Amino acid sequence: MSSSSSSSSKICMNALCGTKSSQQWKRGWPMKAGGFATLCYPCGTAYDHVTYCERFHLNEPGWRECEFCKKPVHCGCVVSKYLHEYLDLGGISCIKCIRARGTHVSKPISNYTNDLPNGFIPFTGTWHPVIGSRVNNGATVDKGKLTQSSEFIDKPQPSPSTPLISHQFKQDENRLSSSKDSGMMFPNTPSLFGTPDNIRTDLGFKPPYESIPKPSLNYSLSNSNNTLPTTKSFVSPSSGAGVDGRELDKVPSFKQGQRSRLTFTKPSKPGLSIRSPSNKGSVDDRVPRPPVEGRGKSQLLPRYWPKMTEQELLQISGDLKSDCTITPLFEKILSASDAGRIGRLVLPKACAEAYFPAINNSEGLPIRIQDIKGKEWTFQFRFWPNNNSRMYVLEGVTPCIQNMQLQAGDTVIFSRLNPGDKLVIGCRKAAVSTDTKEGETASANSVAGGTSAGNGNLPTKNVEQSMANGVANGDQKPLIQEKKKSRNIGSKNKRLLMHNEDAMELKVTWEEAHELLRPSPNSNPTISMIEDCEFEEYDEPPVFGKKTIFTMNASGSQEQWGQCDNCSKWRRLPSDVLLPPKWTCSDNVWDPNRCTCSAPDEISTKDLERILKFGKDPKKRKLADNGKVAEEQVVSALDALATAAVLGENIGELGEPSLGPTTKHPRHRPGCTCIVCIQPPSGKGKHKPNCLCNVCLTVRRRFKTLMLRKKKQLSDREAEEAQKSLLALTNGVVPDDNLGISDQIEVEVGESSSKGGQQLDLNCDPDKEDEMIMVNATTNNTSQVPLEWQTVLTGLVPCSLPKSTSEIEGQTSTLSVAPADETVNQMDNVVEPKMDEKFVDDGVSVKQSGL
DNA sequence: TACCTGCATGAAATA
DNA sequence: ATTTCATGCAGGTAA
Repeated sequence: MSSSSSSSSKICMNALCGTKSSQQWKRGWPMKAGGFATLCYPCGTAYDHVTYCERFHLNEPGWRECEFCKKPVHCGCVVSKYLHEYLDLGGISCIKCIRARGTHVSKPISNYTNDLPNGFIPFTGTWHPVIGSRVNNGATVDKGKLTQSSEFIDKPQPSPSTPLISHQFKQDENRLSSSKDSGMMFPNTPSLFGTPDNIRTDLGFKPPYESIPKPSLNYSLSNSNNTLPTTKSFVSPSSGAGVDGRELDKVPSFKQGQRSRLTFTKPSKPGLSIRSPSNKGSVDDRVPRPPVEGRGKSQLLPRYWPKMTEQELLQISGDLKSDCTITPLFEKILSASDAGRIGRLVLPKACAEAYFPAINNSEGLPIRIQDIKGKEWTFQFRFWPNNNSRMYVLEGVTPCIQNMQLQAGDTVIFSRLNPGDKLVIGCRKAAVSTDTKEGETASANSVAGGTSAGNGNLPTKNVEQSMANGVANGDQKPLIQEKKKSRNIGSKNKRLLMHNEDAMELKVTWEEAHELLRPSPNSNPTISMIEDCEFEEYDEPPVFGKKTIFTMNASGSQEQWGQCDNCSKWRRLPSDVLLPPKWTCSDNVWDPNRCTCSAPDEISTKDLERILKFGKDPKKRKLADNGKVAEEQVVSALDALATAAVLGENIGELGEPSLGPTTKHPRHRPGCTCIVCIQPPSGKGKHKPNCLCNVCLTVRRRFKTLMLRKKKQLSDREAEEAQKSLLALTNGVVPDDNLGISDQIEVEVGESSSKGGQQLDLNCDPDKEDEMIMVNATTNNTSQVPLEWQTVLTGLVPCSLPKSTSEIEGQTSTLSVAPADETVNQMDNVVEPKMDEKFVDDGVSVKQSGL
C-alpha cells in the first residue's frame, strides 16, 4: 500500500470516516474504475491488518459463519472480497480454514489471480516479515517475528496505531532519509553486501528496516515441517503484519514512503495459493511479485518483478542449502545485447539502484554473484552517464550467460540469498509457443545467434537446468504476456534483423501496395483541393483487399473479377465488393453457380489473357522496357482515350476489356459518390461511353481537338525541331507551339529546385518517383507532371509509362477530365478549349493553353 | 583487423 | 514531456 503525506484534497473513502486530513494516506481496496481507494491512516491500517470489517462493518449485514471454524466472516463488502471463499457445497469458509485444510476452493486459482489487482500476490505460505529467518509454516518462531497463526483473523484486532509504531515509523523514515543522503547502501533492506549482523536481534525489537514487513516475499527454503503443498514462506507485501492479528501492535506498518506504488498491501488471500501438487508451478503460479523494498526512490516496474513459481523456488531450494532464505529481487529478459558477445548486461536502473551497491564513479565495483549451482561469478557493476541519468550495466557476464546457456529472450532472475546476503542469479528459459508473439522471440533469439530452447523442447539437460534454475513447464502464457509488456525483445522491431529473402518478400512496390489498398468500408472521404488536385481524406486507414480486375461489359457497366486462391479460376463479382486478402470460390456468394472450385470458368482463356494483360503487375510494367514499348503504350493509351472520348465507343464491345477507372485509382470504386467520381467522365467510367449529355459531348469534342492537333503536330514536326526543343528544354525554356507564344515552361526537378526554375536534368531517371517536373505556365497555374508526360506533351521522346500523381506524391488525385478553374456545372457552357485545359490522365494534370 | 570501451541516439515506455 | 534502455558506433587498443 502506498501512502503519501497529508493532502487536503484527499478524503478517506471509508464512509464511516470521511476525514479529509490524515498524517498519512494509505491505499485501500482496488476500485473498479482503476486505482485504489484512499484511506486515512487509521482506516488504512485497519484495512492492512484485516480488521477493517470488524471495526467498521460490525453492525452491517453480511456476516456469515465459516463452515469450519464457525467464526464470523463478513461477506458483503469490497474489503472482505478476498477474505472468504464460497464453498462448492454451499456456505463459506474463511481463508484461514481453507488454507489450514488444504481445501481447494471451487474457483480456479487462475481466476482468482485474475481478480487480484496487478501484482497482487497470493499468499502461499507463512507470513514472515523477517528476512533471513527460517520459518516453518504454521509455527511461531522468534518473538517479535510474525508468523502464521492459528487464530488468524479469528479475532478482531485493535487498532495498530500505537505510539510505538508511530515512533518507530518516524525513526525509520529519518534513518532512511539520512541514509540516502550519505549514500548508504540499502538503508531499508538488509544489504546484499554485508548488512551488519550486530544490528540484528532476536529480541522483539529489531532495527527498523528489519521490523518492517517487507513488501515482497521471502522464500524460506526450509520445508521439513510444512503441512501444505508449498514449502515456501512468502512475506506478503506489507500484509504480513496484518495477517497475524496477534502481533499487530508490535509491528510497525510498512514503510509506506518507500514502497513502490505498484506494490499492493492488501491482505493476500492465503487460500488462493493452496493448490494441489498438480498445480505446482503451473501457469497460474507465475504471478509477478513485487520485490523487496530497495533503497532507491525509483519505482520498480512490474515487468521486473520476479515471477517465480513455487515450483521454481522448490527447485532452487533443492540446489541451495536448505537452511537459507532466498528473496527474488527482480528479473530481466535478456536482450540481444545482453546475451551477445559483448558481455554487458544492462540492468534496469531502478533495480540496480535498489539492490546493488551504490556507486559513485562510473568504473563501479566488482560484484560477486552466485548462480544457483553455487558457482560464483564476478561481474563489474558500473554505470554510464546517460542523458543526465545513469545506465547501469553488469560487465563480464558472457561466461555466466553461456554457462547457463542463455540467449536473448531468456530471463535472468536476481535474488538475494540469506544468510549471507548473497546475490544469486538464476534464469528461466524463454518458452517456445506458436503464436505470433513468439516470432518475435524467435527472431530475437536468432538475432542473438542461437536457437532458443523452450521449455517444451528443451533437451533433457536443458530441462534439468531450466528446472533447476527455476523453470516450470507450462508457463507460456505468462511469458507471452510478459513479452507483450516487455520491450527488450521483439518490441524494438526496428532493429530486428531480416534475412535477405524475407526482405525481398517485403519488397512491394508502391504500385503493388496501392492496388491492394481499399478505403475503409466504413469511412467516407473528405475531398479537398490541393494544387488543382483533389485529394480524398479518410478518417480511417485503408485496408488491404484482394487484388481484383475491373472490366467493362458490353453494356458499359463495370465488372469485377476475382481469382480464387485455391483453383485460380476467375470469378465475376459485383463491381462494388471488396474481397478479403484470402478469397476462394466458396466465398463467392454472388454467384451460386460458381461458388465451388469445381465450377467451370466463366471467362475464356483468351479473355482472361486480355484481362491479365491489362491488370498485370505494375511492377512488371515498370520493369519493362521503358523505351519504345513505353512510348507505344503511352501513345496507345492516349489514342485509346481520345478515341473513346471522341467516338464514344464501347471498348468492351471492341473486345478490349477496359480497365475501369478504379484500376488506376483503387480508392474510387464504382458507386462512389465523392466529388471526384461524380465529375464528368474521363472517357471511361461514370458516364456511359455513349452518353450524350453536354458534359460528355464537350469532353469528347475537346479530346478530339486535342488529339487531332497533337497528331498533326507530331507528324509535322521535323526532327531538328525536336532537337531544338530538346535544347530549349535543357535551358529551361521551351518554345513549344502548344503553349503559345507567351507560354513558357519552367522545368524543375526535385523539391530543392522548386524555387529557381532549375534546368531539367535530362539524366534524371524517370523511374525515380521522387523526381518530378513542375510545369509552370505563365498563367501561374502550376500542375505537376512527371517527366515522361512532359516529354510526351512537348514532343520529346517519352521515357516510360506515365506515372500517376499518386506515384509522385503518394497522393491520390482526380481521375476526371475537367476544365481548370471550372466546376462541373460550368463545363456545360464551355464550347471550345480556349482557356487552360486540364488534361488529366491517371491523375496527372497538365495545364496548357493555346492547344 | 578484431575487439573493447564509452557515449550517443532514439524508440518505447512511463509520468 | 520525460525517462528508460537497447543498440549503434566512433575511437582506442590489442592481436
